[in-house]
Amino acid sequence: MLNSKNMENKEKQNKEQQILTAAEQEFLAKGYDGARTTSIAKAAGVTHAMLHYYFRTKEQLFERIVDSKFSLMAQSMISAFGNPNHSIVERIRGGIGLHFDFIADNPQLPLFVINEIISRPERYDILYSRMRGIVDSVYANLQRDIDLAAERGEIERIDARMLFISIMSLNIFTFIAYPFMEPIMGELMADREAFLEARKAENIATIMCRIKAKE
Amino acid sequence: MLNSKNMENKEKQNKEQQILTAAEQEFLAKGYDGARTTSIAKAAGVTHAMLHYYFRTKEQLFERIVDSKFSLMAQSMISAFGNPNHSIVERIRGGIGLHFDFIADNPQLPLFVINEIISRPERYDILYSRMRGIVDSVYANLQRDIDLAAERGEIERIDARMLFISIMSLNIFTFIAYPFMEPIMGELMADREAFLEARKAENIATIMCRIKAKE
DNA sequence: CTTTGCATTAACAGAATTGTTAAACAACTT
DNA sequence: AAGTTGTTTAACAATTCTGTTAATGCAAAG
Repeated sequence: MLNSKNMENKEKQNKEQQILTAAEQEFLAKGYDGARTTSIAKAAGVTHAMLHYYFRTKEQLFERIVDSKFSLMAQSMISAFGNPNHSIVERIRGGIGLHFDFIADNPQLPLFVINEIISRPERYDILYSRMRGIVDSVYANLQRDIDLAAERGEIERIDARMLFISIMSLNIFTFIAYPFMEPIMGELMADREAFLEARKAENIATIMCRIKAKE
Repeated sequence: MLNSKNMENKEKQNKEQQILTAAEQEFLAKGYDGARTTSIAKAAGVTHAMLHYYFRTKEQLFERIVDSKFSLMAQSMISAFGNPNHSIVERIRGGIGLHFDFIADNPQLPLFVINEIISRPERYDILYSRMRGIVDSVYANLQRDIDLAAERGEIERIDARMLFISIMSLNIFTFIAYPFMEPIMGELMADREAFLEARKAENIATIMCRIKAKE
């Protein structure tokens, strides 16, 4: 009896999960307005009534996706602050690499999050207030390390928030603008893997230069 | 009679223009899928039948907007290559500034263009082939100047395309991610004008560092 | 003054899309 | 076997949105 209940739950989780997976694809690729519940259901291999049975409305299904994606995005941003136990230069270099790799694994994520925040800013007020505390403390910690290293003459003194924006810019734009840049970049972007490796190195080099760290 | 014909044309152009202006706002803010022809007509102060009378379909109206916006985007990108008559350092510094100011005047432009290209890549094949020639030659010209200056020891040798991507990243991301960054950046972004000035300076400093130019 | 041609409106039509419901079904319990 | 519970389906309902059409208005030209 436990067995059969489990089976049932697994089956249910399967369908629910299939819908969630299909919804994730559709919403990430087309956004809320462009997504169609019927094509999500079709991609998941269920009738569209099932989608409503499990998730009630398109809105609620979307919220499930959006919440998980926003968490992922926050997580990736935290990773960009690097490991506080390393030296400041290694910390920043490592942070850039971690963040770049994270975005490379989730290339649709930033644009999705940005578009959603722009079209419905209200929803994120709560999320922001939660996130802000974390970011503020990690940032203050980074700023302190930067100031200390600057006093020792190891690096240039710089505003940690500005540095953070620069890192986000360099790492994220590469993926947001990929389809935009690719046709006008010739062979440089022909081999995606090779280009991404070169681009990551370039971003690290650029930020290392900016803080006047020796390579 | 000429007078009255002119009046008529002006009147007509007024309505057409009002629709175009309203459509531009709506499409830039919400994208093709999110935009509603009825709300464009309402914002323009005409019945929605008039919108169809002048532009036939939503698609055709959208194409008018998209074409003009894509031209603007191309123009802004060309401006980032700077003035070839200046020294290489001044050329790049000036190019970044021009491009930044251009985007600051059209902050919704990049995201609109990127979203549109992602959701309908086909349409841009022709536009790309036209643009690619121009970009290629301007890029080759820049690369030559960089190589010459590098041989003279004035700057670091660097791939002009990589440099271009970095400039685009730093300048464009600031505006794409503005609503995303603003809540977690505290006072730094409180005064928009002041922040944009500081950000422009930061982007220039970052690129100048990268090419090892003395400030 | 009537005709001609474009502009304008209101009402309508069609399609797509989201959401609901009632009935059938399947598995398990008693 | 009858009942219970949650799942699934097919058909339907309602709305929203795009696009059309037929009638009306209106100014200029003959």
